[in-house]
Amino acid sequence: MINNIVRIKDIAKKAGVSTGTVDRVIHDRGRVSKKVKEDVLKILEEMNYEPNLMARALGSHKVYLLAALIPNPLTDSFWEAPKSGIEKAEKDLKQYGIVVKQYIFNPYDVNSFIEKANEVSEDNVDGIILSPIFYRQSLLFFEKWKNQNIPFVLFNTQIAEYDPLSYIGQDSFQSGCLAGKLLQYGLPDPCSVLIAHIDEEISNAAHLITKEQGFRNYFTKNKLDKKYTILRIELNRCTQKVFNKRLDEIISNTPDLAGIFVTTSKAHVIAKYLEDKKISNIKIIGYDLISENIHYLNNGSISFLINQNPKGQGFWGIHHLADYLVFKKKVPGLKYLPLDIVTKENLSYYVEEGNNLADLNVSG
Amino acid sequence: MINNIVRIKDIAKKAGVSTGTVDRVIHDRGRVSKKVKEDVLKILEEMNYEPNLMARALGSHKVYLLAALIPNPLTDSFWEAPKSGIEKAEKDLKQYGIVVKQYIFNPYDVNSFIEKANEVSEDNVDGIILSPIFYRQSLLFFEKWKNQNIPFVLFNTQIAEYDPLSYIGQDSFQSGCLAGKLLQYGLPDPCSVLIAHIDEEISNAAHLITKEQGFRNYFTKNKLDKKYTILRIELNRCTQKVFNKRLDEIISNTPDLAGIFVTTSKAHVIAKYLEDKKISNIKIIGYDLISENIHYLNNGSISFLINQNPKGQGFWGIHHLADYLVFKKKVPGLKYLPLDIVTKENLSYYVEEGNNLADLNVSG
DNA sequence: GAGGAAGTTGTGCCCGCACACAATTTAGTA
DNA sequence: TACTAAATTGTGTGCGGGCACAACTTCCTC
Repeated sequence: MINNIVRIKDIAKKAGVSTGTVDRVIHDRGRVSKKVKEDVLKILEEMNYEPNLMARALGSHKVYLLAALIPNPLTDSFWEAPKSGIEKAEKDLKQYGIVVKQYIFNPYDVNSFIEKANEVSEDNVDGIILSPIFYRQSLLFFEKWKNQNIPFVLFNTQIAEYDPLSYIGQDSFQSGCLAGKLLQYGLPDPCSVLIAHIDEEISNAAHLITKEQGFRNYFTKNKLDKKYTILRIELNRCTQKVFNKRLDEIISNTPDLAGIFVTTSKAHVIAKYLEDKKISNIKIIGYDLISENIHYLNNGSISFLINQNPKGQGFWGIHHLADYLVFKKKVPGLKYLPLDIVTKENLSYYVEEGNNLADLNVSG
Repeated sequence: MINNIVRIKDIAKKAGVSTGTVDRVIHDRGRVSKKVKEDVLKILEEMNYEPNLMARALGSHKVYLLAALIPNPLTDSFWEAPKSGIEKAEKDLKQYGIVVKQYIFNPYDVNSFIEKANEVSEDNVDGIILSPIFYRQSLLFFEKWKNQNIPFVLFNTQIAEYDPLSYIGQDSFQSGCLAGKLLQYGLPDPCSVLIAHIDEEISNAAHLITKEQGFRNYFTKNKLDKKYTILRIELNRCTQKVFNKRLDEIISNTPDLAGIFVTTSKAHVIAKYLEDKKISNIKIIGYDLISENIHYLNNGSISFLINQNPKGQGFWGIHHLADYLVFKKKVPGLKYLPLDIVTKENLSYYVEEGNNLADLNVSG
């Protein structure tokens, strides 16, 4: 009770028992008579005891091995950010006994995912973070981990079944609305806008649809659907040739096309196309601060990028696992990260190396 | 060295001395022979020893009393946010012995500031955080604190003299550029835009000028200065009547006025004016997520608000002091917080109560 | 009523570090 | 050489909590 901090010792003294007994009550380890337990519990409540996390961590050198089952950043640079967020969190939590082992799979190869997920299951880890980009295969492992009683956290891709410890990511619908706002705000006059789904991972389908719905919702809700024509195109996994051809069609058929909303991180592909064709009067909104996109953001081809804070996703995922395992705190089942609007003029705050480690949110 | 963590004991063993000696070297407490000191220092380096902060904090009961010298939030709700950021940080750091005492002054009364600052000086605190909104008076105290060897951190308002431990705030120039971008992006056609300085604190003058420069810079740099006419108005500390009259003039003299950039948190005053006059074709960009502004952001009168992350300023200020005093870490002398672009569609991530505590950045 | 099992409760040590104090070595002087 | 002061180095304790183990109570059984 020195300095207003209540210790186990203080509780013990007040309850007229030993610290060991209080300890047993706190951890519900049994071997305490019902009456004493109730008393202690009451006093614990009254004095609102908060364990000293430092002392707790100091005493036990239990090592918590966490598995990070993530796609290979070399195949898609988007995955660099979650990886570095995970590494940042690992560094933070190292002194609490957190060790993270990475299991990198090829996002274009289901078998690679299965193989790595199997490794995870065998390695007897204490917790798992993953982006379940393969829906059906993920479910099998969720079942397994649930039975093994291993907590797992999802990021970037949400799968509600087999309730994970938590999901960390963005609200796709809302991000679609936001994209609608940003595009429409820059296009006050009646015109056509295009929703472009450009992806190499089939698994994102649901995401992209939700974004599209949010986007359309913005226009209908604000009674703008008569002023603007909304077109859509899917350019998933197609060759450069097909890609160009299909865009050529759209462009020539839609003389009043003034804006394109790219629902994935591939806005740079559209930007490049427009640049090659010397078209400069079409605005682009896209996602993700990958270097290709940043290039076109800086030269003005892309107006805004919505940042999904992928680094934060990895960072928070690990933190949630640590909160659950080490600190026995309650973990929010759902954490939507802010939808950051990034443009050339505020880009540096979101990417600046060395400091972007600092651009993660602190959990309350 | 268990689990890759190097302890003093490991260093001692390797150096063939006792832990006490290593401890003396680490803290440079003297009473160690030159040769041994060098040896230990080298081994410390080699094994790159990192002290266990928890164990360190656990042992010493030292209480660090920090002073928060901040304006009264009741006079201007902008100051609520830094205050709550400070309180959040205090809560986080309580277990490391950090206690924050608040000294609330009236931002419209220099004497109130001086009085409170004097109290701070007398209370023998270990560190100070303040927003030095009174330039000249602040300097006197900086001098004093410097002599007393009390570290102080500035937020929101930057004063470079007497180098503080650190400054935390935003880059005013850059935020002006950003405002320029946001306004111009929504106004593709030639028109007039107005820079409005509306303030009740004289002390902000430098800030506002810098913002204006940034704003103008956006237009000149992008060669848009022929397309747009930029007007300016100062409406500092004027009555409602004068306010209306001066705006009436501008509006009637400038039929093509299409956008207003309010350099302070008073965008809501303009929004209200336009609403009263039933003018709906003028876009507004402003600062700060105070409730009055949020109201007009939600009803569409204000297009965007730039968030200076005032909560983060308080939060980081205290954290910097703790890093310096408790953890003996190096503290960056300058920390610009991100310029968040906030609109109706992503507002919730930046204000949502209970969660906005989570919207602070984590220091690397 | 002795003996023992089961149910309770208390004690002591460790975690890594800081710091006070004890112990040892070295240097200096008579 | 003997003895002391100074310089250097080692040891022990406590911080708050976790956990193993010791110690103490009950309560039952023969």
